[in-house]
Amino acid sequence: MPPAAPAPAKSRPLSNFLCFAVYSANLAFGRAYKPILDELGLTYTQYIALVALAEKDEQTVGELGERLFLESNTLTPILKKLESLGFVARRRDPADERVVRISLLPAGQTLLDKDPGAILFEATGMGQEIVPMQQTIAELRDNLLRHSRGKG
Amino acid sequence: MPPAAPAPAKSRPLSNFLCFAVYSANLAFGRAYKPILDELGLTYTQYIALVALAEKDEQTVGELGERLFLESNTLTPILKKLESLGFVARRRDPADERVVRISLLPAGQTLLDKDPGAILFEATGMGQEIVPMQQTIAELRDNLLRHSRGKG
DNA sequence: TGCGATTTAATCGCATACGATATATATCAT
DNA sequence: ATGATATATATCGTATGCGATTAAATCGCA
Repeated sequence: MPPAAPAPAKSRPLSNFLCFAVYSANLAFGRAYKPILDELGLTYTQYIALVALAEKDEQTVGELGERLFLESNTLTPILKKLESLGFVARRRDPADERVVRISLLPAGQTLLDKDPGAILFEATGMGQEIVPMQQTIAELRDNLLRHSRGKG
Repeated sequence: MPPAAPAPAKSRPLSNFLCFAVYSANLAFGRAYKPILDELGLTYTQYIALVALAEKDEQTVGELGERLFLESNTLTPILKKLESLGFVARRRDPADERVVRISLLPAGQTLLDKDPGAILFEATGMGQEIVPMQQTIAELRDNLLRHSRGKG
């Protein structure tokens, strides 16, 4: 038998990339939320920002960014949109005019009280595993960010 | 003691949203890959597309989209960019001129053979848990997409 | 055979992410 | 007090995602 041409070394498949699992799961969540949020006139990121705003009143853009792992370049347009929709109020802090503080308006709190994402619990198919899964993925995130900070 | 004003019902915190864990972990992966991919002149999505292209030769845009959970509106500009960088070739299928087939060029295979993402294994801090984690997150993704397909 | 329906990519518009920069305000050192 | 420095937010340009539409090619079926 003639020597076979060297098979092109198969590189690592997508299924072995944790980053791709996370990437594609994120796309999947966005699509699952889409019909729910369309009803409410919100995008996925806008909704997540509202959830973060409910955790503490009168957060600054910077504080909100720490919660969401985003910066003002991304948040400012989103917060302006949420303001125009009547879900939040933005105002300069009189004690430090550099700072903008965001407050959740009643319409925003009302929307969150309905917990529109809850109906996706079943769609995850994860049952009670959902809690440890959140924790493990959050840990992964924190590990990666710590690594990046180290070299940043 | 006068009756306390009803405490505003705390809505579900960000830490209990699996979607936020996934969302933020995805951002974290992008940031961890950034310095590595900057060296190679690639973006995160371009890199993932290359990995997917290595799995099968001469894939169509549609096939690649099924692997990546993306469509031609997102892929076409990315593939054109990878072509301009010399990592892939794009050509119409002579047997069906609607179809565009993508082939990985030697420069692309060489890049993948170096597995530039491998040095992030340690940064995940997940040790051998990384394999079951990939599987669980992929399962989550598939469950969510099945749900969305059901109502799409 | 021919023509409407289907399929595949590509294009367009909008909303994120994010690096780089700009702007306004506050702080600090003298 | 004042100028240099630092900080907080906003703006700008580029690269995704994605719904909607378009353009080209193929298919199906009378």
